[in-house]
Amino acid sequence: MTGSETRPGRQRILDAAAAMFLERGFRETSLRDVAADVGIKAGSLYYHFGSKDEMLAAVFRRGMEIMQAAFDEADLAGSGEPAEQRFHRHVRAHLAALYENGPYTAAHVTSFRLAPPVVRDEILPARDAYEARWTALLERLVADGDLDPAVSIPVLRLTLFGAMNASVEWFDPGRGDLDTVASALARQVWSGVAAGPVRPSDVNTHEHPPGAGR
Amino acid sequence: MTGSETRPGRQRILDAAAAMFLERGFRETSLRDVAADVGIKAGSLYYHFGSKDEMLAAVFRRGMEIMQAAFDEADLAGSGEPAEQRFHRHVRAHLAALYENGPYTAAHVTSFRLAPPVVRDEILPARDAYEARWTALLERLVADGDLDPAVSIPVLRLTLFGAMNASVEWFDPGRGDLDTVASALARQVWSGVAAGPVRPSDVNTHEHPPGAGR
DNA sequence: CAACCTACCTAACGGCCGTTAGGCCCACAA
DNA sequence: TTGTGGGCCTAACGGCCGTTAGGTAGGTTG
Repeated sequence: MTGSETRPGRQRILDAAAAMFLERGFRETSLRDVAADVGIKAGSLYYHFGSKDEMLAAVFRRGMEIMQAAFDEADLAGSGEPAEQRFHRHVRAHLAALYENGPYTAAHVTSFRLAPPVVRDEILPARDAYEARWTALLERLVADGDLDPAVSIPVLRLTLFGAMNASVEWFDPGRGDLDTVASALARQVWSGVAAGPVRPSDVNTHEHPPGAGR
Repeated sequence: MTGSETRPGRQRILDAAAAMFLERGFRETSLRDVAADVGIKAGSLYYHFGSKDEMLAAVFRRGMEIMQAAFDEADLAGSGEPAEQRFHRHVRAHLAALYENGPYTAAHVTSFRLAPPVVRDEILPARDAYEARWTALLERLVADGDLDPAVSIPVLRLTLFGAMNASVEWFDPGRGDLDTVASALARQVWSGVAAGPVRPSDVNTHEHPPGAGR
């Protein structure tokens, strides 16, 4: 599902770059670091990429592709389901995109803010398109009478994104279970956290947090 | 030109540094930039600070002080209030800390992730202390029967922080109203977003999103 | 065989960075 | 008047950075 022109060496470099951009940051990762990680020299990177910015843009694009694919899949699988389940499915899909298929999506989320303006501008349309799909999803939920019309959809989308994306700073996919987090987050957002005077479905007995680690 | 012009040297430098760390990032802000902003030369900064890292640590410390003070105030003012109001008050206080008293808190939130390990380690205890206060707050709400015991407090705290802190990327305090955002967010988290079959208190007539601007 | 292409290397260039040493100016105290 | 020290400047240092030019080994193709 990658682009058609991806060469073998190029993919390895991109993997390493995305991983290092994610955990160290774009600016604090040198091309010599990336090159050493894949066992070549810095200058050789320029056979595959025109510049460091171009590498970052490639990481961002791949990240967006993964997110879009995840949304697609959730859209298809949840087409006939009740609203809450569909919502939960999309939350899980977004979180899964952050931790599966490599560090591209997570790197996108963490590095976009400080990315060079040229790179930001190039990727912005793709980001807007993804946001628009979420907006459309939430608007349909309102239209169907499943989501409270008093809720501001922009604020909901932005804070939901904030909550989901912030997980890259505390969730460790190796130590925690993604489904647990996704369920907890989706239920929290959907039903709120207040103790209802009457709350029938208390079957779940979750207690503590999944992915620890700082 | 970010710095104001009448305060003593160190404070003015810190203001400028915090503002630039916030909007450009720590690594991509040079000391020559900071110095130029306050009208001096780069070398002169070393009369006030021992290193660039020390400047960042000072920004972080000030950011934490502001957050702690905001929490204090909310704690005092909300001591006798019902749970939902107290929760809302603390959400508002945290958001206010991000946008009042200068860019220190916001800079802390955005720059901490990529801060040099030495700086991170120095500031971590203060961050943990602030987190602990929120955990205690939420635990009391559960103990008082106001917050759903099935909700995972760590996940709630982390996602709530994520939602609130992410606002620095879309909320413009000059264009939007903080109270509106705080109310929307607090209500969203507290009561959820699902359209209840019966939802009594629909007195509020909020409309659309506050701070736009990309 | 020769020609060519792919994937890398070596070596260096200019530039910006954090940081430092030493000097200068001026308000103010004695 | 002569210190004294706070606040800033100049000039430079070494270092790491992104980037480039030119070269080379090995495989493929005619």
